[in-house]
Amino acid sequence: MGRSPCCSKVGLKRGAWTALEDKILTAYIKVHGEGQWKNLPKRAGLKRCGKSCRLRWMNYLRPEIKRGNISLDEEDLIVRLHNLLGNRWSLIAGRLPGRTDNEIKNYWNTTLRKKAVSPVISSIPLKTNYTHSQAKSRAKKSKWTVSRCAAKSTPFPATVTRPHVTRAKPTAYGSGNIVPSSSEKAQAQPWPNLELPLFHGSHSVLGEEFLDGADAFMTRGDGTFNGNTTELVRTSEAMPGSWNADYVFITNGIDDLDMDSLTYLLDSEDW
DNA sequence: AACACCCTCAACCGCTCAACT
DNA sequence: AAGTTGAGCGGTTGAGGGTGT
Repeated sequence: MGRSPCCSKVGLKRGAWTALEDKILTAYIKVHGEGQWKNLPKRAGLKRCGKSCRLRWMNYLRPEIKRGNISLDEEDLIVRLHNLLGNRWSLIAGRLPGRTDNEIKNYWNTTLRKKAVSPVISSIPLKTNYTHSQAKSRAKKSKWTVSRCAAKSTPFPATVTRPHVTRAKPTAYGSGNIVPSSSEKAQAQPWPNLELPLFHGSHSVLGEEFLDGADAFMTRGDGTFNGNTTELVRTSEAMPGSWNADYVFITNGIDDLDMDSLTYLLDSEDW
């Protein structure tokens, strides 16, 4: 085995594409279709590696690619999808017709990352009022697996890196009903592995609750909540009194997420 | 006008994964 | 089962344009 030699090692052209190269590549793909990238340059008469051709086609030449600025709606969708999927740019791009993974990745890195305001916290509407005990009880009743807190072994109180994969509960199942019907479950199985409330506190305290054995912890941010680093505190000590709770899906790592479930969620009409 | 710095985004790199032998 | 290969993905780079001094 071995990696294919890069373009420079086999005397192929690198860098920006010329208009002529674009024309040749487009004409070739129009006749022969996509695929066979390895052999494409030779057949098309391009002094490029197949990888480079694929990238140029996928990110720039495809006719369905949408040009122009990202709209506010698209930006909102990117933010929501990023909260759900993390840096899975191709999956995110799949939900934005005409946009490429590269474009979205660039947009995120250059524009959205700087905004440093939690899109999750700011965009989730308050729909349900729960007391802390009610919310805990509700979470306990959930049929979904409760993952351990990622920072279990971290001395308390601790600062933990928070996986960037929360999202609001889809409204497809109706307000206050967090358990899908059996037929819905049959379609959706398995769901993301953790469902717990997201608490909206008064003052500056915001967070998500983690159940870790008998202990409940929650994250606490300062209201700007950049989505990456937050403080972990014991829930009983953090609760300011009255709370509103919404349901979110949380996972301790993006790898825990089941892509079929996500696809199902994303394909739901409400989404 | 000249230079430095910043920003954007197309392109590249290195890796993983699935399909195939 | 193990090796090979191509496709695809996400992180990173750097050219070029814009802006500030």
